[in-house]
Amino acid sequence: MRVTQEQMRENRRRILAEASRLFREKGFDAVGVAEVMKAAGLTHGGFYGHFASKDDLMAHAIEHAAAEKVGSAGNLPDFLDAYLSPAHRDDPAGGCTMAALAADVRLRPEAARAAMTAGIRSQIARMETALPDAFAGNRHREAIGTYAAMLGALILARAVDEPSLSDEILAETRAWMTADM
Amino acid sequence: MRVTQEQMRENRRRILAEASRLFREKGFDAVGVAEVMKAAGLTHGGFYGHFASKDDLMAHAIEHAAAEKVGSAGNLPDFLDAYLSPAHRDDPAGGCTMAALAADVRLRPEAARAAMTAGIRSQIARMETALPDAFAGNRHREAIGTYAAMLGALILARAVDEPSLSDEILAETRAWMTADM
DNA sequence: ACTTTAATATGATCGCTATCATAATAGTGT
DNA sequence: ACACTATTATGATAGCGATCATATTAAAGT
Repeated sequence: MRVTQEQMRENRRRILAEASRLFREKGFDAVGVAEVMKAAGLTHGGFYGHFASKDDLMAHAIEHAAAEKVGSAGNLPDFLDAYLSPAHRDDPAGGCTMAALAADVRLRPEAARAAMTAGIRSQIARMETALPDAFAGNRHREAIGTYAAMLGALILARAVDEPSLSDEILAETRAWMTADM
Repeated sequence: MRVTQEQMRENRRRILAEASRLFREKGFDAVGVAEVMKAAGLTHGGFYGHFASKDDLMAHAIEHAAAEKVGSAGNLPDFLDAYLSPAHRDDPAGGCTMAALAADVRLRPEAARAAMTAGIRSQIARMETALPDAFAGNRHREAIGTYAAMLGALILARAVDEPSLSDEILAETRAWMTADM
């Protein structure tokens, strides 16, 4: 059955939103096209009217996720607290796209990697502007280092099995970062 | 056909070595049991004489990889240089197991996560002992923060598509880490 | 209103992979 | 030597997922 052009755009938006959420939660491979479409309230066959392939969907889902996360920021210390919180660790589906998918995207085709690259670049830029004025000369370096440490700590905390060690990784990394700020 | 007990142990060792290498290179999902066995010079059917399942193999492969990487260390600056080098970035198959698989292991069953947790714990401990004496009071914190930053930078550098940005992430993170050491 | 066209639904196909049953073969112990 | 047993090889099965052909339905345009 046919739907309004507006409805179709809305459908596409929902496909992207659900795909982005599911990919972050379960990884690219564990989520099938059928599951994404079902989550969006559609059947699997219609998928190829919206996207050329699952690879194509990955790229657009990354782009979509990176684009919608522009709000937050605020000041840097609060951002770090939230990013390195147990709540964020326990919610990959609603959390940072890069932390959830950056390692995986290494194994994906060009388009997905390009979308991820753009997202990483803009995230670094956002961090640069959020840095306090104390980092006059080396904002760029500070932004990259800080970002790498945040992301690494979150990935480690999510990989680890023992809650106490996981909490420790988050808390110690957080404290380490302000030790010399 | 039957083989010597020693030959069998050797076969198992080769299965683990090849699995570890292939998993790091292509990720768990992209590597099938048949491919691992073929790489080890055996046929796919014999696999279940060595391991209970592919999940079982993952756990043992992680353990195997973490155990064999005990050598290196040396002093910390050299280790950081090597870890954050383009050569290491471009060789996931021969490189750090955690950087290659930590993000993926979040989605795997207990056994694999437990093996990864042990590996991470021992890596942190090794970093603690490698730290210069200057970090008397807070070796633990410094080790965790440093490790998170290393790992995060390597994952980002591998995710990114543009060589210049990738190189930059490695080099800037490396410089950032000694800025206050 | 009526035709055309575009979006979704249904169902099938194809290939891949983990797993396992069975056969074949050669160590191991007596 | 011989029986026994353990390891590997061969081949089959079952299920899953991406993709696509076709049908259906309703929006768009006249």
